[in-house]
Amino acid sequence: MPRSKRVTIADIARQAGVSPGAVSFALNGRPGVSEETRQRILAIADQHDWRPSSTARALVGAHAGVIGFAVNRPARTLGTEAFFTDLIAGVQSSLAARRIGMQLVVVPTLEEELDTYRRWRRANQVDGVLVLDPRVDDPRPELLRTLGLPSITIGGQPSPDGEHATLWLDDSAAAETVFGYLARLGHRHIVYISGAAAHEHVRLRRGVLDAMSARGVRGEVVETDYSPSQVSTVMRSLLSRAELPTAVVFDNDMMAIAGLRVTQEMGVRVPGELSLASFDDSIVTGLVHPSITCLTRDTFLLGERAADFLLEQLDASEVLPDRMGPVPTLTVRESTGRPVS
Amino acid sequence: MPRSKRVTIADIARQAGVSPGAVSFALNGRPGVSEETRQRILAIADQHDWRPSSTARALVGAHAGVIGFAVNRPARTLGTEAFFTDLIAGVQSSLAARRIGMQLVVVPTLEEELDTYRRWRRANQVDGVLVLDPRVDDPRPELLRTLGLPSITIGGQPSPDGEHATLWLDDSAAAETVFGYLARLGHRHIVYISGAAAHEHVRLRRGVLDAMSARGVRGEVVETDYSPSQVSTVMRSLLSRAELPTAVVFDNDMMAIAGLRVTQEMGVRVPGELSLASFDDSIVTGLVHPSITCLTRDTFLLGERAADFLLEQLDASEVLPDRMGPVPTLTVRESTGRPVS
DNA sequence: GATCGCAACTAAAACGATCTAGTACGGTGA
DNA sequence: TCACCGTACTAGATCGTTTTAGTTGCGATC
Repeated sequence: MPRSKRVTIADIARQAGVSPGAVSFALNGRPGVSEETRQRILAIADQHDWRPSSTARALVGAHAGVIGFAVNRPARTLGTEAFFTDLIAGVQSSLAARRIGMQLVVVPTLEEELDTYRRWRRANQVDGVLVLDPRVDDPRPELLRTLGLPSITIGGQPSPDGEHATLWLDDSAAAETVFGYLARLGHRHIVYISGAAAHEHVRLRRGVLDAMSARGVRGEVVETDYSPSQVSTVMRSLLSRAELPTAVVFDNDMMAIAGLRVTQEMGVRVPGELSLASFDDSIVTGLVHPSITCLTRDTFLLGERAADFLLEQLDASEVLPDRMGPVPTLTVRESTGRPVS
Repeated sequence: MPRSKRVTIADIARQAGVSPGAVSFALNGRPGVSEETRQRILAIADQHDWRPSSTARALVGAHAGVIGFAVNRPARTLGTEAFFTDLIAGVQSSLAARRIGMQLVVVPTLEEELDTYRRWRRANQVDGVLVLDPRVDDPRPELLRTLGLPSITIGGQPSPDGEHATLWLDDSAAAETVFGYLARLGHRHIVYISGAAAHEHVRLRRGVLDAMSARGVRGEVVETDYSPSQVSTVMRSLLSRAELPTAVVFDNDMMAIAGLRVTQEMGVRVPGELSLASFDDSIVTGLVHPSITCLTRDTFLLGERAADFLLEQLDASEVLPDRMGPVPTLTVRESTGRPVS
């Protein structure tokens, strides 16, 4: 059995005629080596294609070279959301350039998520974490602060105290974009078929729709559990009324497509008799017939920004100020038009 | 500044009145401690909620407690594929129970993927890897073998030499299911709108369709690059012919939906004049109108099986024999019916 | 000419596990 | 009585870094 041919810092040091410590200094750009020596060391390291073992690094409490992402969503339904994959892909695109890894776990409960953070911290497995789906009275930022684990919260509103860095989304402006567009088209009776009101963005959107009564728009909200089947039921009863609304807005693309199907089954012309729109876009909304007007978010970009934000936070000593995520734009397609008067 | 209150193996050892080595033995279920002592040690460890640092473990070359997943697909388009998220979710569901982590990276090229494996091996960052999208003359199994990094290949055909464990998919049987179903309905002219022929499954499906000429079915293949726009073009010219085929099969759900849109634009009734089917399912195929008949694969289950397979491979000394992935089933919906004669 | 400061290093202790090579001890067989 | 064996441990090396606490040599300062 041949001797291990693994190259270590000691090999580099030996060849450069210095101690391992000097190599470490040279590599991490800290004082203690002359510029000349530094260059020599780096050249030799490069020549041997040597990179410090991130495991060993992590052990001594330096950088692990890995960020953590614990997603607390039901594993079975994760796949239906393009949001998630887009986000991951964006995060990756930003991390890849800097050769930083990402540890991903799907956790069933909030308690497990907190546990995961504790474990990561203990073993120094990750340098920082991304936190998804902020909630009211969220225990996570608090825990992460006491653990001393840098984090970026994605979504929600700016953190009130500025005590945890947040990449927030301007949900009110987004809602204003959608409802305002319909109002300007001339719609005066808009139904918003929403998901669970427990979500902050649902409440914000409601607020915006309510406020439009000042512009003479009658807003109506129907709450669902996001499931296509419930959307169908709601939609069916809605279209059975004597007087139809002129526009329906859905919380996401799947809901919109489920809604569109009901209009086709019941023979309601879109956009002739009814306009449809969605707060979430995906590739499929442009492929159905008629294609659906959607608020388009660049989730990939959101992921990139979040990763960049976290990486900056890692070598900052203070909690960085909040940032705003990419602003969504309205993609107008075939499903919306002027109401017939 | 208070002393670090991190619990280590030494603390546990001290309290149990034994050496750290004994604790390690007890924990890893190896001989060298009496059953009585083992229980005492485990109880104390449990009481302190102590778990060995996976970083330290990884450094000495024992288990890292993490598996690796390097995905070589364009990051920007990753999100459009529910396949990927479903797979991840399935893998996670299997790993979570055993408290094993997963490191996920998206790599732009094959060369970078190979590099990633080398890096992981060097730092002992992962215990094994999952390999996606097998290709002809695939250099990856070879590299992984020389690196001594256990791996499971997901998809493709059984490995000819049995030298790398593969969770293969029976693509021929799948194709037989779809084309056979249409043939039994009475279809005698089927067009298969496929993705790139470079993919093995595309070739297999073609083969199955060709073989159906023995049953009096005329098969026709049109190759595309998977893009909805190209599918539209192809579909439009197809439906402009004097004599239409009676059934069209697509490689995936998005292509099928793009195709469906063309039928609606051109006023071709589905399934009255034309039946449509897809080799890939997703939530949306059941929501459009008409809903689309699809081959449904349990990708979540595939992920679970792959993870289980890998975990078994980790503590096997030999390369395990190949296994077959979950068999897809046909979900018949509204888009297929008997051809009008 | 002693002292100081500084740059450029080195030596060795961490980090927290695993694992090999021992050791202590009680029992056994001749 | 003594060699021998097995069980149940312990001591200490090891993994590959980072980092702290020196050490050395040299020019400047008073």
